[in-house]
Amino acid sequence: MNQEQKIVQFKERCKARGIKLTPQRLIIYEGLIHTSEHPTVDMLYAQVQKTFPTISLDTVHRTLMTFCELGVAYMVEGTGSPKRFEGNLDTHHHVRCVKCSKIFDIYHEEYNHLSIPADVQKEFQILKKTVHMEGICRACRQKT
Amino acid sequence: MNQEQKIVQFKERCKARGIKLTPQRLIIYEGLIHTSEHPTVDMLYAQVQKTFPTISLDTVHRTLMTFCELGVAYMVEGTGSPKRFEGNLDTHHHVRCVKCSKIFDIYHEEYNHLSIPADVQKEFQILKKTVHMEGICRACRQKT
DNA sequence: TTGTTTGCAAATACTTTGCATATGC
DNA sequence: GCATATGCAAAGTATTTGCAAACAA
Repeated sequence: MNQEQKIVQFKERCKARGIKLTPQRLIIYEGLIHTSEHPTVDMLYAQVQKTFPTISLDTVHRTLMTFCELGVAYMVEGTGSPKRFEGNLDTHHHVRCVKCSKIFDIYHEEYNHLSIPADVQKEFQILKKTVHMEGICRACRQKT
Repeated sequence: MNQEQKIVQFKERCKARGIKLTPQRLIIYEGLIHTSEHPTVDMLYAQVQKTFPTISLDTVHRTLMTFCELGVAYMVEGTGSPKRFEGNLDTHHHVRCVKCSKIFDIYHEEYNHLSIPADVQKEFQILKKTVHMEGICRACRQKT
C-alpha cells in the first residue's frame, strides 16, 4: 500500500471508530509513515513541529497511543525507554543495534509462518508475533 | 542447570571477570533466578529488602545492569518502561499480556533454529534472536 | 451544540550520576 | 592497601494527569 492509500485508510478508520480527524493527528500520521527510523515521541515531535509549530509534545505522545489503539501504528518491542513507534503494518521483523539503538526492518518469509504452540494458543489470544534480533551493526563495529 | 549450579557458575564468572562478589550481588542474583515473573528493578528490590534491609534501589539497578554485561542475566524485550529482567539463560521465547504486562516463557523447538537472512548476517553481528508475542491472557479476558 | 481533543503545567515514574564511605580481594 | 562497589541524594529523562480553552462533527 502506498502512502496516499494509507492516508485514505487512516481517515476511514478514524471515521469508523468515531475518532475526530484533527490536523494534528493527520500530520503526526504523515510524519510516522514517511520515516523508517522508528521514531521516539521526541523525534516525531521535532519533525512535526517544522510544519506545525504550535503542536505540543504531549499531543504527539497521546496521539501515538491513540494510533496504537486504533491499530494504525505499532510500538516497537525493545528494552527500555524511550518508546519507539512505526507506521509500517506490513508483516515484518526487527533487528536493533545495541550500540546505536537503530532499528532495521527485516522481511523474511520463514518468519511469517511460525506456528503458535498449543499451550500458548490455549492461554492467550495472540495479537502479534514477531522475531526480534539484537546485534551490532556494521557502522558501530567499525567505530571501535 | 539447577540453581545451586547456577550460583557456582555465577561466582566463577565474577572471579573470571574480576568483578567482586559482594553479598548484595549474590542476594540479587539469587532473587533473580528464584522467580519466573521477569521482575522490574522495583520488584526485585522489594524482594531482596526482606533479607537485606539496608540495600539501596540503586544498587539493585546497577547490579542488574552489571549482570547483563556479565552475561548472567537478560533484559526482556518489550514496549516501554520499566525494564524487566530474567536470569533464565536457556534458549526460550516470550509472550506478554498487553493488559496485565505479565510475561510468560515459551519453549518451542521450532523457534530455536530460525535462519538469519543473508543481508542481516552481512550487516549485523547478531547477539540474540527471539520470538516475541503479545496477546491477552486468559485471566485478563475473563475480567472484562 | 456537544463531546472530544488540544496545549499547558504540574505531578509522577523511571533512570542515571556524583561523591564520600565501606569493603572484597 | 587499593580499586571497586555501595548508599545516599540530587539531577536528568520519560511519561502521565488535570483542566480550561479550542474545535470537529
